Amino acid sequence: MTKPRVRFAPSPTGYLHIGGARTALFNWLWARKTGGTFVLRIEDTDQERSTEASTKVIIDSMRWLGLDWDEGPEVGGPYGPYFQMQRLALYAEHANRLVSEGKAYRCYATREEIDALRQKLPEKKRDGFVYPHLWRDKTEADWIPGAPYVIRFKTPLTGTTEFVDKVFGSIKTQNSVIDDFVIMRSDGVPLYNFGAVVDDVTMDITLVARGSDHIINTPKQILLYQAVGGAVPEFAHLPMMLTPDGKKMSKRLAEQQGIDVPVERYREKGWVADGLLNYIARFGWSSGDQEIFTRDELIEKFDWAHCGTNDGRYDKKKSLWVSGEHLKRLTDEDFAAKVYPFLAGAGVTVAADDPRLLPAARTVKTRSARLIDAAEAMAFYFQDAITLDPAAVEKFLTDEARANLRALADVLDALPDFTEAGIGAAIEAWLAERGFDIKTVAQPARVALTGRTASPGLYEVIAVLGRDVAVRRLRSAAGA
RNA sequence: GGCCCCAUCGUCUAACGGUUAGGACAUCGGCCUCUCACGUCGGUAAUACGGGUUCAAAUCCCGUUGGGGUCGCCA
Repeated sequence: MTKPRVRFAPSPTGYLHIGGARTALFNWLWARKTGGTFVLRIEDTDQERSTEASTKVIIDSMRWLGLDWDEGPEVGGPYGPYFQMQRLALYAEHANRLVSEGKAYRCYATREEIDALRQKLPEKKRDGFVYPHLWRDKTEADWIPGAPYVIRFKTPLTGTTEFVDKVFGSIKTQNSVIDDFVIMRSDGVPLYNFGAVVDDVTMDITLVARGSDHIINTPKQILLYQAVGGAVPEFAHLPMMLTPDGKKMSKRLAEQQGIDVPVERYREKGWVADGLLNYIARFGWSSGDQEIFTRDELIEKFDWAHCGTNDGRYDKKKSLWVSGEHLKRLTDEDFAAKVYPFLAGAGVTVAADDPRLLPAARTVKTRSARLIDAAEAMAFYFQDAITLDPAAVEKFLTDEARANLRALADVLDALPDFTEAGIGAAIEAWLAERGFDIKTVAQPARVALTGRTASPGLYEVIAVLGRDVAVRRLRSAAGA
């Protein structure tokens, strides 16, 4: 049995869409699981919108996600080039052959001409407008020398096209509802359906997995595979990822609901790639009751049989939970290294070899959903002068509390064993001696040390801060 | 509107004719506790509706309703 060859074929018109990342992931998982080949192909035939910058963004996002490709941009491969605009001659060759074989034809009708026909229709029927077979039955003798033309596919008028989708099962379409769609523009650049088919055939793609919004294109493409004379690959369509209110995930609509669409946003906000992959993998796929998967587990357990058919809505809270679960599973060292780059964004300058980095990071690891949250939560450790939350000051830094903080500062100042355990023991002894409950000083001290009312445990905060800073902050708050 | 697809807790889902319809997020309550988290224990919560088929239907069939996708010289 031959190894699968799958592909992810984004068009470089912006960024890597979160839904596109899911498509890429499933293809990649299948390739990695089966020992097959994952091809990255850039479909840049929309010259209006395609940019090199976008190609770079997409490639960067793919690399960040760790979805490495075996063939494609930057790595090359035996089926290259992997940019469609570099394969124009190939498409022309196939298109011309289709024309000479009578499977496609030149259409000299102009856009204006066709649009005029559409406008003649009653308003409510315009949506259903299909190209009338203006040039379908003309011959070479009718061609207009020198005039621009497009090439249309001569779709069979009768019969049905059926395919068995690996996740949706059998899907049938009457050929009569498919119009004679354009496969080549007048400037010789192929359109999506044709370019994809020619490439899939010439790149020996065996399985096409993509969003279910492409189910509608599949019959057209099957007709094209057959016309071109290539093997029809298998298809696996994936249900759509929708916004929380169930709409197509456009950037604008999603962002209104607090959902990020470009993958780069997730990187910027401190997701780890494995966490994002985990979350999007669970869209349309499941493995029993398991929710958290490592990358290797995803590869090991992924299959098409457990892909579902119903569209899913993005759940922000669950996504954050998944992200947090992945952070929790990082080693302290790895976590610290990953938070470090986010510290600058949280407004503090920290040396990469600052000894407080690891212990500080450790204290916020289980408290953060994303690295950006962790960085924000640990910034107080590194600030020269912290700003106390006014409301917290008002509530907790009473005259009595200030006096206690002063006394606490003295205790810490004189403490020989300045470790978390030593600090805890000393504070508790001091509390016992005075007959105080820790609750009488915990919040005031927390405000004094961190500026806020929520933070990691008091003793660990003091230990990480170090004697000098802790004592100084306590005294400063006491005197302020 | 035409065509295609889909339908289990609020959300993501398990179930592949026979289960007290399970799990997770969220939510509510308890425990833990110096705050916030983490952890832990427990609760509320679903088979859209109507017909069939069958001894037996969330599972199969039909219809209704609802939702999504798609109707470009975009991909």
